[in-house]
Amino acid sequence: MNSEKENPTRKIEPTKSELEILQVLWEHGPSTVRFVNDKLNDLREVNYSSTLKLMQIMTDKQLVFRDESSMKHIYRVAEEEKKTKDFLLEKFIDTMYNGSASNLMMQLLGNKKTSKKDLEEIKNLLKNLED
Amino acid sequence: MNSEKENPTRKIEPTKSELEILQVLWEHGPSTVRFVNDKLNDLREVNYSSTLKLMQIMTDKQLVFRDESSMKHIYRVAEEEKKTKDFLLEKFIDTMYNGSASNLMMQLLGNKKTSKKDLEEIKNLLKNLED
DNA sequence: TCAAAGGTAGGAAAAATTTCGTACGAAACA
DNA sequence: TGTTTCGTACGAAATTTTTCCTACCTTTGA
Repeated sequence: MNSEKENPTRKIEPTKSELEILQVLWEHGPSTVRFVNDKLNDLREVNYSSTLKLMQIMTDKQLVFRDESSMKHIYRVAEEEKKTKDFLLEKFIDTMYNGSASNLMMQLLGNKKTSKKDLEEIKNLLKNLED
Repeated sequence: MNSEKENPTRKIEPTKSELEILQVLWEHGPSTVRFVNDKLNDLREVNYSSTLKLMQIMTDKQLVFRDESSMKHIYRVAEEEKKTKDFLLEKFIDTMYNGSASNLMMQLLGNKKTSKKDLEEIKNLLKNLED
């Protein structure tokens, strides 16, 4: 079964490994498999062909586009970072906070790991928003 | 390999299906498999024995505890809701926002889907926090 | 020129997750 | 009592995700 083909309009959610790759592309812009694989290997050991395969799968899913004009294919993300992150954040909030962003905030404010500095920045953000 | 046994102290991250089950238990408190399965079936079709199996796996992983004193086993979450959600939120922020809660906030504020009502509530939260 | 290095393609294995069939015991009740 | 209903246990199949082996092509440089 190929649910991509069946419903070509729906958002495709990246898997965890795919997200890792997207993050490299977000941070560094269009890249070769070799480059992405090197970045991944800064964190953990991955075989080059594993990364290649994954990026080919992502091309099939249209999570990324591929420039094949030279031998070293250049991959770039299909959706801009913000759009994809909006989508994933929305999904996260739906799942975890019943769709309510302020619920998430409450969680955040009650979380010791959220630093004072973060809180200050958040307050400033809101202050600026009011102007 | 059994990474649970190898590092018994690390947090175990629930899979997506496991999270669905945790959510039922969070909302309704300690429950039988039958009850959880009924709730899941409000959303999508799941076979009773699938839910049972998953909850047994979760018991192994110690995501839930099981009261076996009666024939109908009662399952309850092993960690309180807040603690697990803090953990998952932190992981999400690390992955998506480079560990910065204010980055997440900026994303939230720039997101059309975040309602005016949400924003108001967030502002109030912060105002109360300052007192 | 030819060997080495580095690239893509693709199948298939491995691992993780999800689903379900089946066996079987306890409880309910006609 | 016996049969139907409802429970758990558990293996295994199905699916999804991840990893890597291998084949083969192109480029590089000794």
